[in-house]
Amino acid sequence: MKQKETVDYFLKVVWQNVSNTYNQVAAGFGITQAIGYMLINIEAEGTAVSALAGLLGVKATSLSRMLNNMEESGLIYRETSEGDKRSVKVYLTPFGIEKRKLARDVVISFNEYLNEKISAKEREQLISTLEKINQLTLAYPPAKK
Amino acid sequence: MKQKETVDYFLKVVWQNVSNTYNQVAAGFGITQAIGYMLINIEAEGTAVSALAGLLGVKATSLSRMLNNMEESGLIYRETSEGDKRSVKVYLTPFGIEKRKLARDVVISFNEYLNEKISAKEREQLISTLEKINQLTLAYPPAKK
DNA sequence: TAGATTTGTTATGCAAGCATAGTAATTTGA
DNA sequence: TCAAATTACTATGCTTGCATAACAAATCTA
Repeated sequence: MKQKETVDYFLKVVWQNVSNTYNQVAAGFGITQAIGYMLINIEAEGTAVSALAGLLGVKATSLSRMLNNMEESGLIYRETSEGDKRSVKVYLTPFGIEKRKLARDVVISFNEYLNEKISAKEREQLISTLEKINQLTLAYPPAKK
Repeated sequence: MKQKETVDYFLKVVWQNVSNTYNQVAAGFGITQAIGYMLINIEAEGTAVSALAGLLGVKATSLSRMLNNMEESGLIYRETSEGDKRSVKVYLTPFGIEKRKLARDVVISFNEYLNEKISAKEREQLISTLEKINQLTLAYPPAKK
């Protein structure tokens, strides 16, 4: 099995390149790829840290430091949830809302660019296969009978 | 355009999960996902740092520190190239060869597992689309007319 | 062929993943 | 009902991407 035939290798390289591209574009307005995704996932009514982790496909412990930085740079603020006092909700500031719009535009532009070159059918097939691989990966290694 | 319809989002989440899985398995024999890929790409006759960067889809400057660590832990050694004295070739130690075998086995097992669940046709289609997206990403943003 | 540019590498600081550990709030269950 | 377990989060150290800067070797060019 050659590396150029393995699925994992392509996922690694392609995501690395997409991530770099997003970082380069987002650097133009002072954020990163990861902060862009974070902003996009924060709702007006506030989003819990744990929910953000789920949406971003990341461990919750990865977020604290980034949220601290985003709070310092005035993109967000945090408030303890009403119902459950362990839970913290993240809200966008007006400045954060502004940057979120820019981040969304980057994602939309890039995907529209891809959509011009790749048929809807091919894209749907891609996403469906990626979803399948994601499920399989989460179930790996398979229960040893 | 919802996040669940964008290609970038799936690439991010799926690669993140595959990477985590590899890290967890590789931790069992004391290496990481990134070191595993590095080992797999080092040939017996030595591989230049710049060549490694190309094979891994990573900037060459990302490798120095990791190679230092790998040298310290006895996986590799480095030698200045014969022809071009700027170039440094990386070689596996016997210990590195041993770990490379384990890393290769991890990659092979995981891909075989995927191949059981995903048809050859679907996998080839996936890789072909990923290759296309990679090329498009590297060409993004498109030259402004 | 000397000077300028390019190429290959290293060092270093930042970003953002992970894991582990610790705290407080909530839920479970004997 | 109260002790134990679970859940939500934060802090921190490690890893490995990136970018920038520095330097030597190689190549180009006037």
